[in-house]
Amino acid sequence: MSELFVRTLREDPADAEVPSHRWLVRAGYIRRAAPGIYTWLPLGYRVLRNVERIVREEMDAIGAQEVHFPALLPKEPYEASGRWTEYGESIFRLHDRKGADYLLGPTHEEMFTLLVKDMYSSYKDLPLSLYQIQTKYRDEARPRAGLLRGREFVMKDSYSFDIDDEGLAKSYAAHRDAYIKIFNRLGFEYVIVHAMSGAMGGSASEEFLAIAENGEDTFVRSPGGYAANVEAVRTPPPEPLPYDDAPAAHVEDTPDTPTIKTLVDLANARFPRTDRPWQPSDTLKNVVLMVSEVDGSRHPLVIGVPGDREVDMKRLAAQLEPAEAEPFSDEDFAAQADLVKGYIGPARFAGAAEPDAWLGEDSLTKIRYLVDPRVVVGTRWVTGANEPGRHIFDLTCGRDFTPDGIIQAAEIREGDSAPDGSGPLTLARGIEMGHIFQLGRKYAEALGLKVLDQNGKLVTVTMGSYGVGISRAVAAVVEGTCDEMGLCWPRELAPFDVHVVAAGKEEVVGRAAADLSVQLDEAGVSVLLDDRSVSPGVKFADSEILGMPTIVVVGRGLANGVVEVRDRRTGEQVEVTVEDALTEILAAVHDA
RNA sequence: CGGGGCGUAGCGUAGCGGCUAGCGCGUCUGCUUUGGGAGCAGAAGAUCGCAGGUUCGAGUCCUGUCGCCCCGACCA
Repeated sequence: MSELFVRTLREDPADAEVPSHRWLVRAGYIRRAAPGIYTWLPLGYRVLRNVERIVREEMDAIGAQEVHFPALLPKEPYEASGRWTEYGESIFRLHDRKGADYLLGPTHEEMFTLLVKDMYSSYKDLPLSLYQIQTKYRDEARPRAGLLRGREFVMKDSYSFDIDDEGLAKSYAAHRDAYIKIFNRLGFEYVIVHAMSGAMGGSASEEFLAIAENGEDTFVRSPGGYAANVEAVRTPPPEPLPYDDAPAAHVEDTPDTPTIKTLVDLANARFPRTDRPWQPSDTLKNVVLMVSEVDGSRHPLVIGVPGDREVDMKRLAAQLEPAEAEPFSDEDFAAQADLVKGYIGPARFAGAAEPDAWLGEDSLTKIRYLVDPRVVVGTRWVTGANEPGRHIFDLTCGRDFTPDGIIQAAEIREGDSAPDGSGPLTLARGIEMGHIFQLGRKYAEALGLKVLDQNGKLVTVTMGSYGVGISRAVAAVVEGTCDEMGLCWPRELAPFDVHVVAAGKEEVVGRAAADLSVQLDEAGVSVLLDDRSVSPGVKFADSEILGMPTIVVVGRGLANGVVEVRDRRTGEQVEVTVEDALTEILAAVHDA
């Protein structure tokens, strides 16, 4: 270790917030080179390669073949698929000396598709799975948390090519199984959730999330086994209610009630219900948004949700993609005088000139109106009358207003029922470690990947796409394993199997430590030997920060013919005689 | 791109218009020390993010700019 290129820091770096970032920097595993871009130092690089090794083994095991594309790519394939523009700002673009456009690959669907198109043309060549471990580039709006969201990151991406959907299902299942094996070996707790396929396109997709406080994704689980990213949760609409006996809608003066709370308070004071008090869930909250389409056009959108729920912007964004939504600004309100902030409702108030439906594409305003699935035919609401200080009561869906459709954008809350009826949902956070997609024919179609089938007819190939964040996995493992003393690697990922600390200045200590290290090395165990001439305290502290799973201390016990073997994770420590040390340590290493 | 915080030596920081920019860690030299981040003595290391401006005088005030961190909008 006296020669190892490493420097541990005694204090936390000021710019590191999350534990993985903090410890990887403090332990000298990585170093920041630029925003969201990190240099791998010797210890860190060994971990990264261990992750790669595991991924390779499991990908090879399902018959996927490794290839390697350039990271520097020409524009044309991405133009053909539409992603040159779709990816927008988050793609690194550059020019060669002739002015031709290039990009640093954010992902490689196009390149794989074209490669297969180039080489294969028959159904007999399929199925095929290819993968690569490649450095990817995305000019993230906000790189953060060290390796967890960088602008340069290492990813394993693989692609399956099949003649039909049945084949795709098989390839998808094979990858799914391989991923389960990979994530089991990486040694963190994870969950497989239903996901949105997002910009990738395609149908079914699932995410592998490492369960972690610092994760960016929120997911739900039910006791019955349902699991989904919140963005993918589909709230089922309740049965429609009969409304023949429902009272007619009526407008009431409700001064100074721009918020749900003030409205409910006033309703209880002035218009008390006989059966129970008014609740926020009796009101219909209408949120206005400005939607920007990919082509640059902008139009307002009103979303109706029960008053006790917020609109979840992430869920909304996932629904509208690739269009983007932002809250209605004051200028937007000024430009759209019909919309009365705080008193927006789907229907014109009774007695007005046009008492008909007020929102919706067939209505007077032509503003698209989408509602939460809970707003079904027959439900009765208290909602804005589109006049300052007035609300409509008993406004009945299907009778008094007709939404343009439903949207899954309301927040999901702890305790909500799972869509499949498998019980109440609990929420937790996770780090997206893997994402598998049944892409279908999007890219094959865009790029013309077709093969001849048994009947000599050209058919478009169907594809799957599967990613594992390799560099992210390093950080995710740290998030799940580090403690207040430092890193704490699972066996398969540790840069070295054993950390031998020579504690003591005596020559015999140094010699014994070195001898033991050589023996271990010859026995096939990788060893980090701390032979520095610093005080034992420094060595102990460093051994804990660096986090090798087994720490062997050769020091004062040597006088009695013993050395100490510590387990970094449990802190358990046993003394073994020098003669037994080798077998004991080998047992510890191979045991776990 | 919005909101907030912050840029002073490799790392962590003090300095709040006034002298030669201070301290701790780390680094180097020498001596002492060696089971929980040692002691003493000495040394190297900073155009105070950058560019303008105000002032007799700017790390300190103003403007701009670049960058970092956090929270939101976007994604492995």
